[in-house]
Amino acid sequence: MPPNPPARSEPAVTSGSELDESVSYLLKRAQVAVSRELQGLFRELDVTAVQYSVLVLADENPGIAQSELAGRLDVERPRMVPVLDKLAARGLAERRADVQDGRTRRVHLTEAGTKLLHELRLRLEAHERRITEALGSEGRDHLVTALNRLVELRGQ
Amino acid sequence: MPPNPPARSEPAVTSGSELDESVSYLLKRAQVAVSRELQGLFRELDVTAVQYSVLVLADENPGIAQSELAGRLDVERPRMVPVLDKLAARGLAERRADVQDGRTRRVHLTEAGTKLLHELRLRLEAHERRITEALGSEGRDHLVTALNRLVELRGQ
DNA sequence: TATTGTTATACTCTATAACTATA
DNA sequence: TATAGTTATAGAGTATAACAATA
Repeated sequence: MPPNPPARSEPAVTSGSELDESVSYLLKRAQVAVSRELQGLFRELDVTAVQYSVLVLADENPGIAQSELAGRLDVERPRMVPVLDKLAARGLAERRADVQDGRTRRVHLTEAGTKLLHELRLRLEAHERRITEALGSEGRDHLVTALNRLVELRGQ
Repeated sequence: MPPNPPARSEPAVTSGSELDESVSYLLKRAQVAVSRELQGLFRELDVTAVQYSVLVLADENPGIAQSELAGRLDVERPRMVPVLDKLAARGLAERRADVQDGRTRRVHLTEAGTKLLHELRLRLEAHERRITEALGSEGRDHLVTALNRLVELRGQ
């Protein structure tokens, strides 16, 4: 049979939906687009965005507790377990028992973790540079301000 | 045993991470915060964000094909199946066979779907109004512009 | 009693491959 | 052959409840 002519039994979908006026919708679309690109940059190092965040926080706060990580990253406590398992199995981070409180385990980067984090930072910087080029320096600043306000919006 | 004094075996985590300077990270945090609030508004009507998007697109484009929905929403084709199954099971949308192409099934809202969409729109409007109040009218416009650029960033 | 880390469970989402029926 | 919808599967994320050890 011949390749279909442009005849349609229904009107073609053109473009321009009310969805494109919704901040919620655009935020999701933009987040997916940006995180897909970032995943691509981190993939060959086998690091996810959450793992990267943990590495940064552990580097900035040596000995940070798992519950503190969960709170900072706004994820549930159980979520931290497999994330730290993976980092520990790869020798990038260590869990050490707290001297004073036997319940908490404190997270430290290993030398290998610090070294990998350096490479990851370089890749993230390149990624952020692309974003800044797309938005302009002032546009980027406006965006960061707006996003911070939205994060704080929670809790009314 | 007594409630713990503020003594710590490790430095306390204060605040202000380099993560808060990353657009990728803030985008994720803001998206989570905003979508949690929206989920709360839609929950009692048992509608997810994706289902809402499908209802809107089907309302704006009666007879839109499933593959068109997937393309517009930037999700994989298989993802549409359970979404439409749910909407169809609730009598909110219908899949009708295309007259000219037996492969494609075209999506139409039912009267109940149109009615529910009206209520959902009201709730989304209230949600977006809160966002506008938090950002200011011009701040919101800036944000929408920036997010649209980030969505287009994909594909370089 | 309350908290930290953990286990377990269920549900959603993402990503692929492959099947079917149509073209 | 190519495409639309579907099925199946595996992996990741989210959300809860509950448990052991500890406070």
